[in-house]
Amino acid sequence: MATVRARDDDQKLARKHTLMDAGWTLFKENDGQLPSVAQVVKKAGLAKGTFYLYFKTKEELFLELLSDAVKRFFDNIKTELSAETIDVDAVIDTFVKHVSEDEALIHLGCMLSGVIEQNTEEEVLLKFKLHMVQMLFEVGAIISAAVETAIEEGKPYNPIETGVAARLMLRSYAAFVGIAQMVPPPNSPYIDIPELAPVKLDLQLDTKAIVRALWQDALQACNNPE
Amino acid sequence: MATVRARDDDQKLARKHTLMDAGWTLFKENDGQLPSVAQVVKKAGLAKGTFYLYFKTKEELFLELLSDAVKRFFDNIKTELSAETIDVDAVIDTFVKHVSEDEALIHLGCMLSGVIEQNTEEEVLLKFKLHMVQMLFEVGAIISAAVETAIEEGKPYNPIETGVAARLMLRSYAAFVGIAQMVPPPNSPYIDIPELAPVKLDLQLDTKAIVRALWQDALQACNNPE
Amino acid sequence: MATVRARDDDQKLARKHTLMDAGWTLFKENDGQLPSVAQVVKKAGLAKGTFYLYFKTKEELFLELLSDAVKRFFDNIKTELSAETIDVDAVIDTFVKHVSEDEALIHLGCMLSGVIEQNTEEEVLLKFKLHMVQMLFEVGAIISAAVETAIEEGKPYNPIETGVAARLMLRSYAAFVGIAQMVPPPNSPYIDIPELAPVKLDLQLDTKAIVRALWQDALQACNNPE
Amino acid sequence: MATVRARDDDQKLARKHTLMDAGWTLFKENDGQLPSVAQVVKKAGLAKGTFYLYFKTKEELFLELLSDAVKRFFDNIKTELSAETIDVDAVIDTFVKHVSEDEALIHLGCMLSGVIEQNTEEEVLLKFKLHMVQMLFEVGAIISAAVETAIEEGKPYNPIETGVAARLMLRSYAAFVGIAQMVPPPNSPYIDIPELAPVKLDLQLDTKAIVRALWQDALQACNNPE
DNA sequence: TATGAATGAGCATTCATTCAT
DNA sequence: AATGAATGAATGCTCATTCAT
Repeated sequence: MATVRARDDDQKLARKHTLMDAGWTLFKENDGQLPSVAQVVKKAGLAKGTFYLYFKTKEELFLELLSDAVKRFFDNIKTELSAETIDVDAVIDTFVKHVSEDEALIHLGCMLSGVIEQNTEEEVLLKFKLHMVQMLFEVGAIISAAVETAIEEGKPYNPIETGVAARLMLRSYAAFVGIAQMVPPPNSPYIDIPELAPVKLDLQLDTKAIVRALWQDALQACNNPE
Repeated sequence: MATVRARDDDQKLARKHTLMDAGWTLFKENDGQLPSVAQVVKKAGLAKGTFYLYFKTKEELFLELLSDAVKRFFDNIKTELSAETIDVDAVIDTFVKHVSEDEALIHLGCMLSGVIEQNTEEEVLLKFKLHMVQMLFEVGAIISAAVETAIEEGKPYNPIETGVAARLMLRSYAAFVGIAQMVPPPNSPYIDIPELAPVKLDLQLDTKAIVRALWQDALQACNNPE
Repeated sequence: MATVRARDDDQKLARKHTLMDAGWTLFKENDGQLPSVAQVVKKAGLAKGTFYLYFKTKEELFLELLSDAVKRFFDNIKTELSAETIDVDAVIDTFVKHVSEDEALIHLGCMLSGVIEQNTEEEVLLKFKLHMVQMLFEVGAIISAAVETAIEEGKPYNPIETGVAARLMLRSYAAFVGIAQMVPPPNSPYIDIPELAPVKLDLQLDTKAIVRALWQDALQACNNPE
Repeated sequence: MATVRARDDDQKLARKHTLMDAGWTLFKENDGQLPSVAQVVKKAGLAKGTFYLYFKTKEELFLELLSDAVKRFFDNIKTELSAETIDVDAVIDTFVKHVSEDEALIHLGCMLSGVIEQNTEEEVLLKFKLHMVQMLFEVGAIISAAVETAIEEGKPYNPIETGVAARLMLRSYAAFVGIAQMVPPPNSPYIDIPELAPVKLDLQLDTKAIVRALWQDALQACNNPE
């Protein structure tokens, strides 16, 4: 059953992604439980030992998955915000727009403190966290500068510091994670119960509502910043 | 080692609570992982078999625990909101006030869709969900009425329907859950890393910020409701 | 495949011994390697989980096996030495007599520091060691007294203190362990090679030679004690 | 990362010794467990495959290590005994002198029958054993001749045949192995327990006691050889 | 010669659940 | 109602060895 060996770094990265893809697919199918290593390697068509050539523990794979997705998420936001003059709705729409693509990812984020952190080397985890801080500040800086420009152009905004913007970003993210968890999965048997309908959250709609309130509160001239 | 038998319903309920208390204590100690049945019964001073006299699965105990805590949470809010004329800050303060007591509970809530739902009878789960809807609407009705009164007294609020208030409540709860997950546990080794400090969330502070923005947005006359 | 449950302490002890017997048999067959838990429970006709009802780790079973055998060994010696007036040959013969029954056991003793200690709770291990010390001193005391008597009866011995006798006992045991390891196992393919014959040790003969030298050295009047 | 290739026999031997040194160092650190091939090659700075270019199995490396050390041990003894007129104490001191340098080696010796023999080709093993016999007889011959000389010089010794001397040597070695196994390793948590102190063996002291008794018994005129 | 990715059987241990007493 | 011994599938992980390059 011998697989072709991954010799150069590109091939090794590809192999790593084979495992990550398998893990990701199973995680989505499993609906919120980390699959076992046995499941992952079976799906990937590799041997158990091979898994541990690429990851020190099972949890490390999922941290890496989360890390990649978080990065992708912020990268998208950065790219889009850089391009245009700021506008509350621009921030909100950009933010929410990338939500639907990463829905399941959020469920991984929810396991970070619970399951993933329990079995990941501190060093790896710290790197992830520092990277996240950095991304938050980068986005924060972009927003801060864009708000400045908007004010000069006559928009009725409060100026906003980088750090405050970063924290606002994090709060938006947290709210989003909270919503995501309450959205019933597509295969839920409860999805069609009429009594449950009035409080069935919609990921896009409800995230948008919170995020808008949050940013208007911070940017609009008539409010006092916290 | 035979424990005295629980004969009437009161005694049976008491026994059930012995198990729930043990489970709850262990869950808080465990920091985010459901304890094993063996641990629970050991702490409760009962035998393994006894557990299954009172709960059909391990997860059912924790669902019941969650159910109780959610109920307690909303009851507290209801009691307090009924007592006074509404005021944005009253809602917010009441909401956040009960947050710190139930922090660990939130982590249970976070496992609902992931772990608990996977191994609980549909019927039991549905009952829980319907109960939650009902509580949300009760709180929503109270708020709706209180806002009406406030408007009559001259406060510059928008009127708010019961259903909208319920949904707002749910969004606040979701935001809170999201924040709670990102707050590092007290024994986290990352708690003192200076680079991480700027984005270390504070459960009370950051929840308050989101919740305030949310309710002001909804209540204040100068805003358009979503 | 449900086995009858062990309800009272006698039955539980019996079950424990079922596992120990299985482990012991396999250890002898394996020739010097601890069998796996899977092997043990298969031989015992029990389920894997049952093993851990009776032992905290695999190594604990083998420590207990060693402990029992060591106890049996010293008990035999004690019984026999108490009965008769001492005589160098009595000690030696008694010592060596119980050797052949416990040969394989010695191989267990050889793993004590290497394998067994690595995965046994300190407390359990300490208890074993203290017990061993106690047994050594008990035998030492008996020998010391018997030598006294022998001297009074006119035998040309040096008197010997309890502690010295205990240490002598331990040295004899150590020498025996050393010999036991060099004796080829009965199924060894080297057993019949003529070139190897001159140095093929014989457990009884060679142990006896060392032990006799040791005790004569200590007891005989013409020698100076170390 | 390709290491320079070993082309001639000297280089190949050097490479082999790189591996053996790494294995030896790790074995001493490991305290009684054979290190894994992965550990060995990492320490040696070579690749896994390279290991199997020089050894057919992992155990073969350790057999070779044992073989070398035993050879060194006997060589030292031979050299020293050849140089001087025999004297019981000379034998003993020489023997014990080389003990402390090779303590860890003994633990390897202890694994010979257990672990190493299980996974080594018969041929290799036989070669080792024959070599050992040869060394024993060489030392035996030297001792036999030296005793002869000593008797001529008037020392009150029994003459001793080569074969008997060889066997005596082997018994001494066995006793030494037995003692070595009972000496607690330097990092043992039991080393300081006062109740254990009276029977804490000392490698040099206790080996010496046994070995002295053994040789005096054989050499001294007043004893009957076995 | 040298490499190191791939293998997969093997291992100790856990744990929710059952059921005879 | 209460017990707790028994179960056995499942899990994360290790490691000696192979072999294509």
